[in-house]
Amino acid sequence: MYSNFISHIRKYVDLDDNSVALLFKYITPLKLKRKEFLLKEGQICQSIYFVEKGCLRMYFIDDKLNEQITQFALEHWWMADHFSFMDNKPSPYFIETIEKSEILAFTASSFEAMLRELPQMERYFRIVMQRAVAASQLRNKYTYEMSKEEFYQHFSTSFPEFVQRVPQYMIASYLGLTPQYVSELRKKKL
Amino acid sequence: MYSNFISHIRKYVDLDDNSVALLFKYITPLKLKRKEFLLKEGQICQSIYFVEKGCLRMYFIDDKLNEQITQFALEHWWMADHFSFMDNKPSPYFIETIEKSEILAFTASSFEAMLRELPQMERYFRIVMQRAVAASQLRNKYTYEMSKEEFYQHFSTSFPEFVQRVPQYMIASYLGLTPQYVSELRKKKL
DNA sequence: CTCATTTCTTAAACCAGCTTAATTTTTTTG
DNA sequence: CAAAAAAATTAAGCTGGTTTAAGAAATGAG
Repeated sequence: MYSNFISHIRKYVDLDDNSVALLFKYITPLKLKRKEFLLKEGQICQSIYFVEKGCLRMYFIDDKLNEQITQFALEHWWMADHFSFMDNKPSPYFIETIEKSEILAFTASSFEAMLRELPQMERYFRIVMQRAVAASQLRNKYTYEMSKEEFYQHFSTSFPEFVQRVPQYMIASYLGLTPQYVSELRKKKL
Repeated sequence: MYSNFISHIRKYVDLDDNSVALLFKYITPLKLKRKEFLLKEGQICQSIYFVEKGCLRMYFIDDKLNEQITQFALEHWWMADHFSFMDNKPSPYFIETIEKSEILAFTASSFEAMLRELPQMERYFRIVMQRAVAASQLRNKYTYEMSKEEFYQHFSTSFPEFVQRVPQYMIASYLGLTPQYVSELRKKKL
């Protein structure tokens, strides 16, 4: 049960079977169809979400009424608007399933209670968050050094699973490109 | 002693005076002049650095041999190349003082040992890292929704202390602008 | 207080990537 | 399986921000 979740935790900390049982008490499992929402603009991000199976996107509506995608999450990635989650502020984001998905949610209060009962999880999340910071340092570096064309080519060769599972216009949005430009780049490459 | 450091920790976790004394054993304090290096390209980022006083920048050399600044750190900010620090990989970055600075360093091994002796610090760093993720989500959103002109105006009104302390061409680099364009924007605003 | 270095400004030509608009292809749904 | 909706393509014209090249102003080290 929730094997992606447990194996992800055990990659970083020791967690005996007894602790796993305790941990499960704090989780809210969700089964969602395609195009269902975990968060909508104006709401507070009540939970932090682990993708056990499926795929999520986070986006906001920009001033031209486009859906601007800022993040994806595939299996064993975490998703949340952390500012909204931590400080109880209304979020500007939508979080939506791209595919039928199985999600594990910690509400803010269950998250706190779980960390108090299972201090190893404090370590797990410290490591996960530190790796997220590292990943965003790296992505940020790419935006400084690559042209948009290079950024697209780099992304699509580095993460071919996304190109398979996610519509092209969503990848364009995430990379800050117009769908027309991506189309032009693909033509060029053939 | 190290009052910025201690007050920052106590903002997020309880730490009694005895624990503070234990904590100090793991710290390496550094006094640096202007333009001294904590990290150079090709080296492994040996430590995670807390700015007790002064100012740091992180940059890499891009393909046109420009210094591309990716981060600043003022008082009570942390600075590190987290990928290099965590996975012992050579870093592409330089970390350099912009002003005379007082820095507190944890080497990777002292960091680990400290976390084992003082588990409250695991919580402190979980919170600090989670807030860093939140901050990078926000900054990232700005890059999607603002033009470069808006991004500059937003930065210089949100962080006037930087405009005071940091040369204009460094701010331009950090924001991904040419110094010429920033100069043009300033002229326009007067 | 002066020289060398660093930082900032001005201006013109240029281009990567966007906008607009129309058409085609693919996917979804009843 | 047919109609409607969603996604992808094509192409022409345009623009925000860069590049290049000087010169002017500010700063700091001796």
